[in-house]
Amino acid sequence: MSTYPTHSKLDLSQTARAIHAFWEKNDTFQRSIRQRDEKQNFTFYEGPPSANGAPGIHHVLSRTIKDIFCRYKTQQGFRVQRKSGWDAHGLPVELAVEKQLGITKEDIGAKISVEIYNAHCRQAVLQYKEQWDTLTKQMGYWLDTDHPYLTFDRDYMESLWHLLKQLHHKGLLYKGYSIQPYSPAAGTGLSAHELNQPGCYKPIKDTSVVAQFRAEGTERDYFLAWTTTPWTLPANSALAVGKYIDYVKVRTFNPYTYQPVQVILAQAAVQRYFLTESTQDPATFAHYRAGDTPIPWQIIAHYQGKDLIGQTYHQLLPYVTPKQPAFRIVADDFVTTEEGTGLVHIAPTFGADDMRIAQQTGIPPITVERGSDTALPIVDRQGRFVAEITDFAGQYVKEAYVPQEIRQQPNYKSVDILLAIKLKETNKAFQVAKYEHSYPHCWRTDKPILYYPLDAWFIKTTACKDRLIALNKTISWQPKSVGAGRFGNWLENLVDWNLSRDRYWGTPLPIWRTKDQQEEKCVGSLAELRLEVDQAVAAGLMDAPLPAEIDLHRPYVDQIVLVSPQGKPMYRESDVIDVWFDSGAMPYAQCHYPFENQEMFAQHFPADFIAEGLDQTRGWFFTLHVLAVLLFDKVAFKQVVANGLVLDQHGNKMSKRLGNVVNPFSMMDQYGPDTLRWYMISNANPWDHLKFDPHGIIEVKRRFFATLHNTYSFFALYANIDQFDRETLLVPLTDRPKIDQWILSCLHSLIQTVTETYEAYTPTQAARAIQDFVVNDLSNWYVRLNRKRFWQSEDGPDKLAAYQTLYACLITIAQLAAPIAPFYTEQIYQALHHTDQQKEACSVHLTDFPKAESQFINTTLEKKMHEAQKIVSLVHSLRKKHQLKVRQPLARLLLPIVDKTTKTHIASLESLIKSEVNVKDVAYIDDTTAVVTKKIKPNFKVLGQRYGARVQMLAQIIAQLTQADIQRLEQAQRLELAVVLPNSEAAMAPFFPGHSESIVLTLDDVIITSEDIPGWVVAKEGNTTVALDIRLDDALRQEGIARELVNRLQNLRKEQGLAVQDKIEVTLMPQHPFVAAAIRQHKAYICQEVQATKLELAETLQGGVTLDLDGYTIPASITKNF
RNA sequence: GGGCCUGUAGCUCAGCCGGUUAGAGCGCUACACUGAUAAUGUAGAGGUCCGUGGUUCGAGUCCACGCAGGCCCA
Repeated sequence: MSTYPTHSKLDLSQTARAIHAFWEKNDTFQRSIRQRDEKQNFTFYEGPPSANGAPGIHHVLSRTIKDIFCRYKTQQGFRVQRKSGWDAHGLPVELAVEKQLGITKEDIGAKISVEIYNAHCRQAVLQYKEQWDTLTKQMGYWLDTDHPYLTFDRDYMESLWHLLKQLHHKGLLYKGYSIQPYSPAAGTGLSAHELNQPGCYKPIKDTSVVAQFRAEGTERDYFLAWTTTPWTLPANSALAVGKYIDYVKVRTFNPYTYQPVQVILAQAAVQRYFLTESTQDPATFAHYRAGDTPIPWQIIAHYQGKDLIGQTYHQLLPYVTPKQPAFRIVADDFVTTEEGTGLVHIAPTFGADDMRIAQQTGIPPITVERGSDTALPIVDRQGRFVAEITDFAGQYVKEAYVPQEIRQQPNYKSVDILLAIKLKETNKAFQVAKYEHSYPHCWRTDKPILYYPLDAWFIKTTACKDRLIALNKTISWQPKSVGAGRFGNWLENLVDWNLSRDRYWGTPLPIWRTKDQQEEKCVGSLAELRLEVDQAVAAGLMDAPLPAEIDLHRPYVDQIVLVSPQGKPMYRESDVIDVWFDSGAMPYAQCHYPFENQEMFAQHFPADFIAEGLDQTRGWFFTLHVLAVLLFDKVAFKQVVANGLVLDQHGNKMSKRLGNVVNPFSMMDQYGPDTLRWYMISNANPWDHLKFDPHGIIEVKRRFFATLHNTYSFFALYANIDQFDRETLLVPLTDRPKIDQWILSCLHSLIQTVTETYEAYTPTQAARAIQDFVVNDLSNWYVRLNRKRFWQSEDGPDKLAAYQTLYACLITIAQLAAPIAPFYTEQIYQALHHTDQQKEACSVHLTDFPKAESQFINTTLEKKMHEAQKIVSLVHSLRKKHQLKVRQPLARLLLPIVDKTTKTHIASLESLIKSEVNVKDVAYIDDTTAVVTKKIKPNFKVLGQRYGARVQMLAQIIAQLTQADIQRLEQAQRLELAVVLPNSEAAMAPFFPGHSESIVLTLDDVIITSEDIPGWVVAKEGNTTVALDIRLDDALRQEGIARELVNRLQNLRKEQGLAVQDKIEVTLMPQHPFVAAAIRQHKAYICQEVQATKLELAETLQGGVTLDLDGYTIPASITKNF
């Protein structure tokens, strides 16, 4: 016979440690996977974190979500493999190493060899792996951490090479250019990180120009666009507006040429360029003479940005003619009216946004040809205009690049100034001014940088834009708005993916080219590389074939020279690829596809489920999607859950600077991982931001876990005393008391709800439903009301039913809650379930998820009980109002019952109500009893639909019905109303033709409630009314005294430390005859309740204590009976 | 400037297909219970449902425009 272990104190940290040890010892995690059918896979992908930083509290949130659904699906019978992974390449690692070694990027390859540098990176990248693995274990995230995929493994990288070759083969991998910060003085590009160095941004005075772009088909309409880099104006090929920004056309005169012009700019920018009041007087324009100030102006037309889209204009500075149509108005979100004119000059070769917009709208850049290069910018790599810009050929575009001695010549003028003068003279400048702003400088040369097109390798995602969008629509996003909104919009505005990184610690691009760029090879595997090298050896370009062990990282691959089909040497393109490619390729590379495990890959692609933070929308979610669509024309994942940020308790972002970062380990130590998990999931939907407040964790512990624990402890206490055996034949459902049927119905309804909400990937709803059941239904109602059944001494079917019912509830709760709180549910499950023989096999996580059985579900009963609970609560409030303790029995409770079904419902729960509120009798007043005052209310839902606008009139009429009307309606089930409109309401007559109409009301059309019962104390909530007879007679008073006495004696027992089963002998010395009579009257009851074998009334009493019974004092003594 | 999210009690959150007295927990106040006891129960107080319009017989709920906060993008 098994006993049910009791844990006196709820220590969830300790529980977690013990359960964890149990899982380790019994290999429970692997067992949970192995026991499921190999063909019933549920595929989950773990997004690889970067282990060069410590894990934070937000990782607990995303990992809890992952764990919940993996565990849930396991319980549903699926085989859910979870391979961990590490994102091991990338800039953060490199920067950390630079810092650690005290070097800069320039030193790599100079002061320190690439080989040694990368060796440092390899070491640095996993420095927090231990912490991460500890977190994984402690929080109970079941993940295979023993066989992780590592993005720097050679096999992993070989898979990447294979994928890159596939893309290359499909023509989706190409060399182009991207706009990057570039230092002409140093001749090198700068990373965003380098631009973020302190002191890099400096205030600088530039010549700013508002240029006039003449609209095509007009003589004097001009678009105004502002720039602080006039040297980019010869490269202008478009103007951008904001779709929803308001624009105006202003009639005025050019301030330099005094010619009449009509200029178009944002309404919000008008006050920036027109300082005086506008004039409406046409004469002012007629009288204007060149040179007059102020210059008159007047708004003559209004537009919205979208009205302007597509209009064309004349090229401002026609040095170079583009091959495709250009000089058009386009729209983009990045346009603002905070500075400038609200129209933005677009030079695709000199701005990242400019280039993106040009690509999206099909506008060509202004470029020139030189030999094999067909698209060079109009500024060379030294920062000088090319020959085609005839007026300024060979001149530096930034004054700072010009040698000092030239700048100091008296007649020297910068290109910006010269350009401005030229524009002024040709009626193309509306305003020229000095403008001071903060501008990035090259940290080495201290000269301003240019945004300049530099070579880069791209994945042509735009080629598959439609498929990307179409397939995204087949993905189930939680929340939906991320998929349709954030992710969807991102796809709509797709640009090609810049894959190049001019760095060292990453997957090298496997592309070799000849010096003249004419021949190109993309290598897709190690074997292929060996073959190529062998050929290179044969051609005399390499000394030796590839060694058996080769690292595919730099610098080793850089040393490999291949031979082209034409016999020329080929060198590797020096870039490494974006780390996001690494992680986006994990479905393939984690199993070394296609070189190994092809079948396994087929079974585990695409993923059924992934989950990460919202910040991964444009990160991992995107790269996974892009690669799957481009390579396989499939989605990479079918279901995704995105979680929001974890903020501090005041809603601020957690940051080291603010010192409000929460340490996940100390949280788990303090409160236990289950509490933390339950709190994070139950408090708010995962995609809402979580305001992390430890008070909330404490509340969860107290409210949910402590209640569940108490309920279990209660069960265990008595089950052990009674030697309850869970294997005993079940008492048939119909033989169990109503209340058992009720809680079992609630339980199965709960199973249904929880299953549905897990299936819908809304764990918050699941957690809340479980908690609600445990706290309200199970603990606060079922256990409280049924305590007596457990401690009653004789065994029998009723007691057995109580045990079996509570047992079923507890064990099912353990299973339902197991995905969210894996440790405590395991403890409770094992405590309930274990048999010594098969203990090692016993785990809640190895069980099948409970199934809701319809034979248990009785929604009518659930409603009834709810009604009974309402009645009880109302009676309590009445007792309270009239200061009548629950211990004092009352004679009668009166329930006005409007319809018969309600009456039968309540009647079936009558005894329950009686004992709960301590009344002797429940009486019902039905509609024939005239003592009840009733209230009638329209049922708007029914009447509103039928009568529409007339419902308000009807409501007035209904409100005026008399008690007699109501009674007639109740008896006849219908009531005919003759609706007559007073004359003053004649305006409403069309609704009531003939001013009179007959309307028939049925019981469904109204809601009748009992308002009051004259002479009784009444309480009412919604449709429920109760009336209480609060008169007391001597019999009731005596019974009340008996109950009070029991209560005091119980306290005495407890004070004296007696155990539940101990028997006692009681001696009392009641001084008041009424009390003595009460005791004699209820002696048997008292003895039974306090487990007394003997109760004596004595004349005198030695020692003992004095009991106080609401004014009566009774000397008493109890002794334990051995 | 754009996309998305959020806005309901002091705090954290529910609130379905629109139905006329807007709910829970915590906290607060008072009381009860005392064989679940470092637990538990009941009651009370506490609301401009962010604002303004609109649709509707009827709006916390639907629509529009704003406001505030957040995230992402620029």
